Amino acid sequence: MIDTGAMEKKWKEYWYSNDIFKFKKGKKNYTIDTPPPTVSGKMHVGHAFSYPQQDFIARYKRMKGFNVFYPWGFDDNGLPTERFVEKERKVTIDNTPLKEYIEICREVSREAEKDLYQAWYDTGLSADFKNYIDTSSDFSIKLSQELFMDLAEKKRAYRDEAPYITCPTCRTAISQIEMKDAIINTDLVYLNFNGIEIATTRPEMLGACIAIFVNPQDERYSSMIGKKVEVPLYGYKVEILADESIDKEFGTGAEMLCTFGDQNDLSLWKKYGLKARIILKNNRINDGSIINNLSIKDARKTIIDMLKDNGYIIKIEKIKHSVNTHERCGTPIEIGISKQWYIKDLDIKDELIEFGNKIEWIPEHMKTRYNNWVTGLKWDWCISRQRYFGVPFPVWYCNQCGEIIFADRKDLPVDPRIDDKNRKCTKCGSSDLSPETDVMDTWATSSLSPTLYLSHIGEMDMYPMDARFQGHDIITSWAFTTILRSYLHYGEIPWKKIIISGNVYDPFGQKMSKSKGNIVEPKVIIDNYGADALRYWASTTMQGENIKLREQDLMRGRKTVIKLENSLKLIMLLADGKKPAKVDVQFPVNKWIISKMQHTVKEVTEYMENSEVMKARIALDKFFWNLYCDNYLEIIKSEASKEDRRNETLYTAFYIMENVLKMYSPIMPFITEELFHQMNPEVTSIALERYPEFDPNQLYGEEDIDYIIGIIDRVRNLKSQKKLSMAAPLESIKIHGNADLIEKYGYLLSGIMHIGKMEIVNSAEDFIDN
RNA sequence: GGGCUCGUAGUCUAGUGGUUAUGAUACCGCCCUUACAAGGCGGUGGUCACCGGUUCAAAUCCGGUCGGGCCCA
Repeated sequence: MIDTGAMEKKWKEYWYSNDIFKFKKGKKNYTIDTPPPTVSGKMHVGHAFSYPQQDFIARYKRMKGFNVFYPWGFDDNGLPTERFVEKERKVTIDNTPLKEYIEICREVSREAEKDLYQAWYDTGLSADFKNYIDTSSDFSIKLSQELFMDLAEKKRAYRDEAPYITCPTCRTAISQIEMKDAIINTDLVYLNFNGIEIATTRPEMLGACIAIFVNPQDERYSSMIGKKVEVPLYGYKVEILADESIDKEFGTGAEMLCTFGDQNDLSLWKKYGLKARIILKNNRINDGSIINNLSIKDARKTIIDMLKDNGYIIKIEKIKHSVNTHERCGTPIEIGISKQWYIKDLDIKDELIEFGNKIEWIPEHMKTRYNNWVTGLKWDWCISRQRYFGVPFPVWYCNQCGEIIFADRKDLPVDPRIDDKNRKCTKCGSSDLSPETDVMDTWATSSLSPTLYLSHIGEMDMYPMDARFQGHDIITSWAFTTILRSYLHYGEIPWKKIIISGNVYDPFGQKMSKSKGNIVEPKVIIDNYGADALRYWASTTMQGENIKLREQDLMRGRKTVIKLENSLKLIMLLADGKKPAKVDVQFPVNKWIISKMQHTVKEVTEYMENSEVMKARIALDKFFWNLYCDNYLEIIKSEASKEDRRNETLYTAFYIMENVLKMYSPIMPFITEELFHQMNPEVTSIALERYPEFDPNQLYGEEDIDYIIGIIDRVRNLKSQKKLSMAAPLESIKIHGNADLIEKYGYLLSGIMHIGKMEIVNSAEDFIDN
């Protein structure tokens, strides 16, 4: 049996060393916006599912005569890479100078990249792996900074004071994606707030209280709305306000709003345009009067004691409370406030929706998620992160006059944190400047992927690209930000089509996770079943649908590989290893299979054009297994020995085989390459061959042979019932049916079914006596 | 809480108004047949989640209920 591991290795190396997939621009180009995997991770089974799906289309388009630009890229910015470096090198920002830290991050990224592409390469992707981009290279930083400055010039990028989420334990800003809900035990403190009773889980934030909130429907407090009360201990006054979001049942129904106790405080603060009182900085509380630089825990104790001493506490209740925590360490998050860079997008929602409509979404309903996201946007996009490894802002601030100074475009890429070139304020001339220390959000760079890929090869005139492939989980991040940037920079859609892939679940429909222990490594699948089988499995679902990882689907792929190999072996055997010369096809059974194949070519092509790979493959499977192998090849075992039609029959068998291999090759590139080379040692690669074209001149009447196949099935049925082998000779048989047809094609029947004497009875009904 | 999506043999899945509901897998029976037993032939197995409506006709369209998944709050 075939050693798929060795076979696949041979072709991978062949494709790579012969630059089979190197892009050469032509008249008909097809450009793909490849999702760049993060260097900090490993390939997981979700990647092993989604990347082959885009490769099916890439390989198909290439065989349809397109010059396919299928670039490769790595995403190595930001927190994931920093964590990766911390783990691999035991280097943290606290024990390493910034310049060195960044260099180590880049170095570790580069090293990881060297091996990282291997997993993707092993799945048989036809991407140009030799020529890749990475988001932390000088090239990417330069481009990202240039386009940031473009936004600043267009007044789309601006700096403003705004809240951000921080983890007190990890002492870093985190994004919303990194948060997780948790139920914790906490104290609910009931306070007499000089005229109104409130309950709070954050008494230590008392000095940051800026308002009391009640529900407008709450009759207990309706007369108090608009009045002012004095904050205990602190003595200043705050107003009692009303909002629908306040839960009447929680505590006393009245809450204090602090900047910022939690996310609800934040949203109310925003909604009502309140002033902030910031007492929490760098995870310590300092209110300038009562609490002087204490940790949250100590501050809490101090305040509670003081409230008790002054008789403000009514009672303390133990409750279970839902809070947002940092998923990594489980610490409840805090909200701080600082200056951040934003990209203004709230005023162009209509245009963004219109752009979404100009793009073809596959599956279409995924566009709704994009629309909902855009419609529901409340804040501009915050692109600054208080991290270290990422694209720096090319920006300084003048300490004298406050002016924002941008780098010269010719100096890009630049890192203001390290760059020590003498600069002067463009407004007041002062040289007392402070660099921006934040870096950009990773999405601020990856949202530029079409530009990154195309400008990397100097072919921006191919913008917009043809297709973006990505997961549905990042529609609101990657897809959205890419469309936004494309609109802002070029007033153009980034791609004509966006093709969304689903998730992979375990055989029981459970999400794969370390804690459930149901994770399967792609490498294990490839080792056990082969990459072709893995890819076959990836084609067993409709685009955008989720898939379960089930052994039987991998097995089916493996069986197809073996079946392809064996079917070629058979026709090679029949042809004594020689490819038959081309002839005109005359005999009915040959015309029949060619005609059937033409229908299949038409059907498969239509599905592939529609990105419906699964339907294409099912149509192809049906043709290959049922018509070609089970019937045609069985019939020609005897036909091929008849001198007058031997060459024509074998020619037909080879012709069909080649076309079957070509149609399977986008899905199963390895076995098809192997077998196609066995048939045609002179070819470069099946991947560079032309996909079969539907030829209506090769459609012939199929009814006669279809009818005969029906009779064959009846004879098979009979043999099966009689517990005979299909090869067992039948001395004599009485067939009822269309006598003319059975007479005409009797030689096919007796050949395949080994029938000695045949008695034919004309009948409207088909049946067999014995 | 809002939005999207799914519910079809033991399992997975095709099927958007019209023969007997597709195929795979599992299971059972037979067959080592001049490629392939990881094969071939045959067979068992379904109130198309539930309720109601539209229609001559509903797995399919509409409304509701229940249950899963995802995204957003």
